[in-house]
Amino acid sequence: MKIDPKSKADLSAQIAKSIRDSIISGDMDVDERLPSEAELADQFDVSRPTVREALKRLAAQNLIRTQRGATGGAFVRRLSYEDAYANHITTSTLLLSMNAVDFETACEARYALERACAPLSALRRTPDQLATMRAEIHRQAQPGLSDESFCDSDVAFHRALVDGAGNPVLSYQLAGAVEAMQPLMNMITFTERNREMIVGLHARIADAVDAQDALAADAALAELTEYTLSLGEAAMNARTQKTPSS
Amino acid sequence: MKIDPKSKADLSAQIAKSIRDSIISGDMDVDERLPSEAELADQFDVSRPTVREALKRLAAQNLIRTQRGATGGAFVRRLSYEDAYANHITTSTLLLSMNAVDFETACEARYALERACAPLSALRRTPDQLATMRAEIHRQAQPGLSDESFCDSDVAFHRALVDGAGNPVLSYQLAGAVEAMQPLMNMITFTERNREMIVGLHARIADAVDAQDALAADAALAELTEYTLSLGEAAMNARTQKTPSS
DNA sequence: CGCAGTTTAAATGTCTGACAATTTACTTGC
DNA sequence: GCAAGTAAATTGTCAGACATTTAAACTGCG
Repeated sequence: MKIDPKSKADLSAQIAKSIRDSIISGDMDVDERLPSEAELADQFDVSRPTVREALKRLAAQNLIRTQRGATGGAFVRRLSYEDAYANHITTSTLLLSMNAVDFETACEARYALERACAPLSALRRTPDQLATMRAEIHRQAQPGLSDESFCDSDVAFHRALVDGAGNPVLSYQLAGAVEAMQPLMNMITFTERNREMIVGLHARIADAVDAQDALAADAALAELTEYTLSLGEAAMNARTQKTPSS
Repeated sequence: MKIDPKSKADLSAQIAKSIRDSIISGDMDVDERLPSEAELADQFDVSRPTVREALKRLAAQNLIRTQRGATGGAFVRRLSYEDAYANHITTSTLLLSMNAVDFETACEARYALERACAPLSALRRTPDQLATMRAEIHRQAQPGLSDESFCDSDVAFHRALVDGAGNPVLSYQLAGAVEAMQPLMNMITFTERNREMIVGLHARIADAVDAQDALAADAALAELTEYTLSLGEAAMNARTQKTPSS
């Protein structure tokens, strides 16, 4: 474990970076125990609270886990797919909301990525995933469903489609794109006619994937992209007309 | 700002979660100042070091920035694209390295996503991005280039291709897929013949994008995918033959 | 009155020392 | 030999203090 040169940055940030580099570079293996807080404080020549702040930074990034007791300490943590999903979704959502990304850009990105999955999904989807897609379509067709529930179901449908590719790395990458779009989608009010249209396209996608017809799946997804974009445009127009002064 | 119920979890984790929720939900705007550490300590009824640990957790996620001095404090931070890129790349890299993701899976995911960008890139690429692609191709063709430099250039080429889509959200999503692959790519030793082949395909991609021919770009990318997969397979076979006992 | 320099106050950054809580390992008594 | 109790190691938390940084307030001089 290296020591820090004199620098202007926070000591806890420097120490966190030093340890993080050790983990990322592979110097430390999964489940390996870090030195105790007291030992780290000695090594880096800082106080224990400073070391603790550094460790909390790493814990926030899911890089370590801590355990109390005699054999306790901080351990290098295996980054699970679930943690990575959650990380990615949080980051993506914040990125979209904090940078005023317009609906069109986010929507285009989402569907472009989804269309990358569709051919693979058509090849490999399991019966389970098909069943999930069908179930969500059925849920979406129910009258009286709130806009939010409709969007929830929409996300679940598309997640199943993406998972159908049977590639966890792809699922991880797509999770951010699909889920982060939800707040934007929630801002749209869906009419009866809109939902009918979307459910119909979802059914076409499910049918195509069921039939392992990649081209048909892609075509349906392309239509869904166009339709969603037009809905977003309409919603944005309505919004700007309602509040012209703001 | 809400208080925490009695719970078994770390206080600093609870406080971090409470503040994080306030930020994510939109209760707090960008650049809004959080209460001072002393005030937070009062509000949550904990000590200042505990509050500080919570704030360091948030700082590690780029959710806040701190500033010293009279008008200092912790401020809600706008998550920039750069921060999000860095976040995503780190997470993706760790996910791949810590979960023994095989070359095939990562490679498939990467090229599937890239092919999603190619049509858009063919439409919108700027002269600048074309120039970058050409420059990297030229660099890759130079003899005596180390494998690592070759991979660096490969990443730069593909970044330019992805950026050509002119969709920052797409670029952000792809950054993780492309850059996280690099450590895996670095494990491959490229022969002269391999490089020739890859450079040729890169040139075909650049030509297609230059001519705004989406189909040709997709075809070239598909070939590159196949070729890269075959190289990876060969490398893996060689590796297992060299170390049969481990 | 205005400007420059100084002072002051507020805030984060860091340290010291201590105690609490938790978990394992050891020891002791039967 | 086993079980219960005890000790030790480690993280979690607290209190108080001082250092450092920054901007605003103040003061004195021209």
